[in-house]
Amino acid sequence: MNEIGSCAWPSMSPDAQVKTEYPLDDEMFQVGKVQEIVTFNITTDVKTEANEDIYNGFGANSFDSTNSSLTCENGSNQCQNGNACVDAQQMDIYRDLILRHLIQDISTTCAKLGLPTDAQNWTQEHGSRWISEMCQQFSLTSPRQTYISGRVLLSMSQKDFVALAPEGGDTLYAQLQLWKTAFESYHQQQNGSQNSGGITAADNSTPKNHWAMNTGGQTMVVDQPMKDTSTLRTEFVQQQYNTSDIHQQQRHYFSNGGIGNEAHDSHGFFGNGILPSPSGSDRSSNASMHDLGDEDCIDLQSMLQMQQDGMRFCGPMTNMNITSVSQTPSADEPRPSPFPRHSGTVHLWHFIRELLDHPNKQYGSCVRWVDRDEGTFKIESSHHLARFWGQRKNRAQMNYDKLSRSLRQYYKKGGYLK
DNA sequence: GAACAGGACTTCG
DNA sequence: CGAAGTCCTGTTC
Repeated sequence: MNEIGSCAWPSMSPDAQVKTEYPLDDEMFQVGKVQEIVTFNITTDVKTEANEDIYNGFGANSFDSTNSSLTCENGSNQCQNGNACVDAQQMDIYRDLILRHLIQDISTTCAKLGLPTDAQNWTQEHGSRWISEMCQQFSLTSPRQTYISGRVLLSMSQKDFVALAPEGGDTLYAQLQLWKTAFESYHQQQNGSQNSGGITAADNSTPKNHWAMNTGGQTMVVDQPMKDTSTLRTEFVQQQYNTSDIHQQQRHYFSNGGIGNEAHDSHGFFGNGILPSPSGSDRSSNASMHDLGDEDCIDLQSMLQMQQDGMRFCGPMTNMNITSVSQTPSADEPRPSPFPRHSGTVHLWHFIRELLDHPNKQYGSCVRWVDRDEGTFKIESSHHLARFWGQRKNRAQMNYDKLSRSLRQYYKKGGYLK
């Protein structure tokens, strides 16, 4: 059956104007929702006339310049070292501005995506959102495998990123380093201001373990405690894994449900700004690959290999060959499925939406948008789609008859029009 | 006979 | 309990 489905998936894309009959809207995702906004008075300890506008423009100065190697008398712009002092001050200010801009961007993105600012605390769902966002921002081809926890992302080398995303892996890696650096710098500066007593307005008004983000005179603060900074530093040190250990670490992460789970997220900048998945749980439709218990464990190399192999999904379905992972199982050995029977709920509509939203030469061959704005799509190859669905669900017996039965249930429920 | 529709029931998380 | 899988029968082309 090659059919055109009109689904009422309102958030196929943020800009798409689509009907809202099926529970997939941005309201549910609470995109852009800021949990709490607090306005602070603007007072800064150290500023020059030349920089006053800049400071005013950014409101409270959340970062002091205690790291500066040159200091000014009484916080004025009358420097003992003359121009050099002003230059150094300006450098500090520019540095702070850049950092502040960076943090502001990151904060905005975190708010938009519902991510903890500490990438350490990202779940696989968070990682997926972040990767998707970066791919969108930088017009990158989305890697097939995006559901990777923050800890795993942080442990990945540039090479790993390139292996994961041959097109844009470098950019993803660089962006992640930027995020990480901003997070570390912010906490480093906070530590500095704590130690030096250089309390700024925001510092004074804001608990130390919060990120404050200036938004044109407003500072957004989330009343969520952050991790003790020393703990954070320790964990960042622990993140410096030797690349050779990455697979072992990866296995540990995937098999240890306690790490990188939501339990850590309460420490993030936006704290509980965790977006529900469309399915109502925090599992994603890709959870089949990562929402793993011990026996479902799949390592990073597997994911990367699958990515590199393009899942081997292309070509005639009768010859479909999913090349697994790092080793070839013997013939009598049960072959590990790249889609372990899992664990989380995988919804058909979410699966199809993924295929639609991430078209590529494999998936594009079986389902494509007819009119994204209207939410209409066409199933180009029903059997391929069923096969993919069967792979995803690890249902060897899946066929289009069964898949279409599920689709018909959607028609019946009205969330999905033939 | 293939494709499709839908009822009824089971399985799974 | 809801979503999906399975099996079945009926209809249409």
